Amino acid sequence: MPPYKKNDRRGAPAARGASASAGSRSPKHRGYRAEEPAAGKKARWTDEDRAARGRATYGSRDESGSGRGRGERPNWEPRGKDARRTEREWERRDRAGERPRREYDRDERPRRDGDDRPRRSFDRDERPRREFDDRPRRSFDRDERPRRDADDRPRRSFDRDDRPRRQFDRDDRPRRDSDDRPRRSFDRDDRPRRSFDRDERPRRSFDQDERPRRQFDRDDRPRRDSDDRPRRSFDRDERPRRSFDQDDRPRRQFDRDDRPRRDADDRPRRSFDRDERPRRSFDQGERPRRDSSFYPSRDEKPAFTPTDDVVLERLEAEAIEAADVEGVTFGDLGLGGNIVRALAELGAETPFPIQAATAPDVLAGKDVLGRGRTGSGKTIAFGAPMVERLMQLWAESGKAGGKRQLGRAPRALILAPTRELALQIDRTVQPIARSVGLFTTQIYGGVPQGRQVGALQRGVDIVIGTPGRIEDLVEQGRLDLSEVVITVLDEADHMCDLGFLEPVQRILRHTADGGQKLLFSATLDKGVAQLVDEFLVDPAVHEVAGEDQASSTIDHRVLVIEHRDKGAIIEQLADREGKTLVFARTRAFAEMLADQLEDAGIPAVSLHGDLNQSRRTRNLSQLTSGRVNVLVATDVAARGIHVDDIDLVIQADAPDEYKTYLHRAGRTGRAGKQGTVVTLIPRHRQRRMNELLERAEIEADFVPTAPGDDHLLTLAQ
DNA sequence: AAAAAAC
Repeated sequence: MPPYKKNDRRGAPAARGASASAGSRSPKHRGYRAEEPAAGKKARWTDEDRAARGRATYGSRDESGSGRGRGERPNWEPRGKDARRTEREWERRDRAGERPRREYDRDERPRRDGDDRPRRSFDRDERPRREFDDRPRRSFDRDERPRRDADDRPRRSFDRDDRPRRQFDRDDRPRRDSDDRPRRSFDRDDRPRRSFDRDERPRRSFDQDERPRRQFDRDDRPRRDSDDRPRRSFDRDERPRRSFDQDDRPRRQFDRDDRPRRDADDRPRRSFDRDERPRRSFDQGERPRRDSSFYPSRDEKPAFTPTDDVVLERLEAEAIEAADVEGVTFGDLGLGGNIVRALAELGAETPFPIQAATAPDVLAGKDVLGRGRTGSGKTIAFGAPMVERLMQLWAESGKAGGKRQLGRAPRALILAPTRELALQIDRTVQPIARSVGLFTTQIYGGVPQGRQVGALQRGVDIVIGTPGRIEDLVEQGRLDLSEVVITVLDEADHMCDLGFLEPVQRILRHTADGGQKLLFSATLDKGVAQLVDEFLVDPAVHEVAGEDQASSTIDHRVLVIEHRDKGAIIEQLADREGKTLVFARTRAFAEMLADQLEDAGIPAVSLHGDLNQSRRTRNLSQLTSGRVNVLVATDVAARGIHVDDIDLVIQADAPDEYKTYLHRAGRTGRAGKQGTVVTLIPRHRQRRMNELLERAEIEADFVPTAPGDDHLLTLAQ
């Protein structure tokens, strides 16, 4: 454990002003040596020092209050292979019961030797049970890791993975999903690839354009939209589709017969209310109980006007079709020359359907709900028109444009569920904003806030970030959202999940009254009703016709296995040339799997919330750059993350929700390329898996599998 | 139950 020696280089406690015991001198006087007694030799760390430093270093969530602020990573952190190796070593110990707290990046963890950290009594040394130490990693056998959890360590989470069965219990509860999850969601990635490769430049991302058409090809899907919907309308002028606001322009065009109700009837699927979704019909058949928890309105919201309810229940979108966009340019949509050029540099020469559909309404200042499957260009769909709209508002206000006024408050905000996604969005939006002289900045946690605050003080126009840090800075008085007139919620349905909804609501309440709201997601559904009710006015709802699984380039396979074979099977599947993304349900299991793969000679890195931000970023970039071909992640990587050429997604643990399945699967099969999704399940989970697939409208073969089976080799190819 | 998201 290299960290030990290196820690010694970090300076004496007193010198760092971290010691409370010294109390003899000002922390500011670094060189001041009042008490010579201890000066003879290098000052030693006291438990308090270490504890304080540990907290500061990790920025762990548990020890709030102290050590906040610095949190910069030590520069002695191992790199590359060594880092991975070191990481695994520490991880092994952690599993043996010694780990201080969950931060996986052991690099920063001050050694956890028992000495330093008094608290975790478990110091492995004493721990009897550590027996595991010997076989920590084989993790697969959940059996072994018994009691240690018991102790205090919450994280030992590992267990859960292994002990699948327990979960089981809940599995049976299929119903809930039904309700919540509406549509087939194609979603997941809305954002074109551009993203993740931070390294490379954002722009190209747009390459999506190149694969835009595919999506469109949905022509095949005759069903819904086409018929009922006026789609062709492309002339936004008349645009029938946005219709959503029935109030305003409902009747017109649509009037045709179908419109009001038709949604429900004709185009079942896209409807946001899953309840009505026809296809899954099976499900509901069986479970009539659909909770309808998502129907805020009718039941528990008296304040709601019937009209609003109608909107939410339908959440029926106007589906635009590929043919509607033919010949349409970004300029036709109302975007200015600079922005059009910036888009071209990003690789977006012509608008994708979702972009063409939402841009006019965004520019018109309307609230918009947009649904488009992975890679359909959602980021540009809200990013480009948002920038154009900001310029227009600025011009209308009569203020001088183009000048960066020191300390001016941001006028636009984009919220994302994960830091990686926020970074990815910024890579696309920043060049567009800069093309017209606007500035963006990222505001997310896990990194020192200094730079972020500095950027805000210099003045930015668009803030892109995650809820936690944004709310934190608002409370600190360092971020003023009162002038935010355009707010975007990416992965909006997810932002309405428990844990996210309230912070998001509080943040939205800080923005300007009456500000424009744009909600996007591949799986946008009624789950957003609460936000729609409180913050949106007569939203226009858009989606792209033909985006169904049948038109997908992803092959789905379910392997029915013995739980004990899970590790071996994953090894065989991941032992391949192409990029492979493995999803695990918990952070611990993800870490364990990466460890196991590495031990098996298959270079692998992990991505989950127990890693510090720099490691998260580094591990993801290792997959992006191709330095490693296997990434084992939790659902932190399920939505939005774009990595080119992932051709195999392995779900080590089946997801509970069909939406999660769709988002995870959407990491592959991008840009029209072929992709394969393999889900491992124990026999008793077949029925539940079937229901989930039905909801997702995915067809997949169930194949009994044991380690060494030929089809594993085929899948790995 | 888990994961994500602030210090």
